[in-house]
Amino acid sequence: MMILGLVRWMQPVHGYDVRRELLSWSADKWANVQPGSIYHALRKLTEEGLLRTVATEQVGGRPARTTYEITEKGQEEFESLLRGLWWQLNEPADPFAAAFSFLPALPRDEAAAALRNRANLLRAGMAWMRTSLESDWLRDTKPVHVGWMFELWTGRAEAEAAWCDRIAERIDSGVSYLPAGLERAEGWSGWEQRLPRHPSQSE
Amino acid sequence: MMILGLVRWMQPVHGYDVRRELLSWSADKWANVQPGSIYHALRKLTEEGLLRTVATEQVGGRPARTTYEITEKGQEEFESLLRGLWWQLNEPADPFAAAFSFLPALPRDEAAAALRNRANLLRAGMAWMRTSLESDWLRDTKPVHVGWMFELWTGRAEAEAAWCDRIAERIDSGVSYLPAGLERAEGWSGWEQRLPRHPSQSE
DNA sequence: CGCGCCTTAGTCAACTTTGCCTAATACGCT
DNA sequence: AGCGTATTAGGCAAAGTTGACTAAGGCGCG
Repeated sequence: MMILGLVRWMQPVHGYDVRRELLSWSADKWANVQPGSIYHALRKLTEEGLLRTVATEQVGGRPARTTYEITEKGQEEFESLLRGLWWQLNEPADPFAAAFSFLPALPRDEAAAALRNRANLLRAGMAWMRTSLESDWLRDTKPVHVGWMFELWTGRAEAEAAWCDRIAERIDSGVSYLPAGLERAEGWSGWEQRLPRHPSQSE
Repeated sequence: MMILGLVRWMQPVHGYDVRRELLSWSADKWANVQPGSIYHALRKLTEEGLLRTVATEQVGGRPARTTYEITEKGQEEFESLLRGLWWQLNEPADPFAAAFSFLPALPRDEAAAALRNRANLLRAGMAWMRTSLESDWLRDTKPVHVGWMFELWTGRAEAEAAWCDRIAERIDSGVSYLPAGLERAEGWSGWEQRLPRHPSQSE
């Protein structure tokens, strides 16, 4: 619920403003806030007493827009929420990790190829971020910590790309997936069942 | 919906088995699957024709347990889902990134301290993973790619910890958060409003 | 002027997710 | 044997999330 934080520094705002700001940050990507959830969140926060409605003006025959601002209680809640996120470590759920745990379900050559492809995608993303870091637009209109966030993302991506290449190498080398103790022991028989190579995945 | 994948390699299974397996991987942490959603997912997948119920036995006076297995269609769906996750890049939403974008709302010294604390937490997590990598339990009972996943996580954590220290340094150095173009120009006036330092955050 | 398209605000129903609950049986302990 | 706790299996209502939809006004343009 970082909607609260946005209202805090844009107040007084109405829902549509928040939505535009979020989309301009493309925050639907890296935060988990889709435009549809904004209004629900605003109403929810209001009835919890963290926000308060300031006015409800009607401009033309358009839908009436209600303007919100933060309450004292909302301030406190925001502080504690923000501090929680800064001081505690809560790693996000990574869908690729879930997929990777099914590694034995893919043919070895496809897995290696996909990992190398992933490394390329990551490096492409890094290159894109580096060029925007040098663009005037970002330097002149965005606070510097936006660039710092890009640095974090490129750093992580670099580490991950290196890992992809390393793992792809290992898979190509033909090492067994089985635990070290039991090279061909019992219990893992039907496990390495794999899918047929998919023909159209050449890219 | 990686429930499907689990059913695929554990079949035939009933819901509770899936749940235990997920919890034993502590997959509620790094995948987005809480125990409560399993049964709903199983029913949903069944009515989509991706799973089929095999039997519904009753052991004692306990709730009847229904056993599922995957259908042909489910196989195909799983393949395409899995391939999508392997070949495409979809970075997960990171709650810390959201919090970091509110950097100017924290006093400088607290922000720097929190970042250094975060670096420590990350390094502690890395140390823990490294010791489990060397433990016999993991080496002897888990497939090797579980260890590979740990390597990915430690790699990312290392990159992030280094970033935290670097940024903490910059914040301490007192650089301005404002865009490079307009050191004290218009429009950013009330922006750097900050919270009071929280006393109990000494740790 | 007429017409199509975009922007503005916000609603809505469908779909998911979630934590908590039930209820019976097994198990360990004194 | 008696009793408290853990395990087994799954249900459920509340809460959250989502993308698609509405509907009016403005704007460009031939």
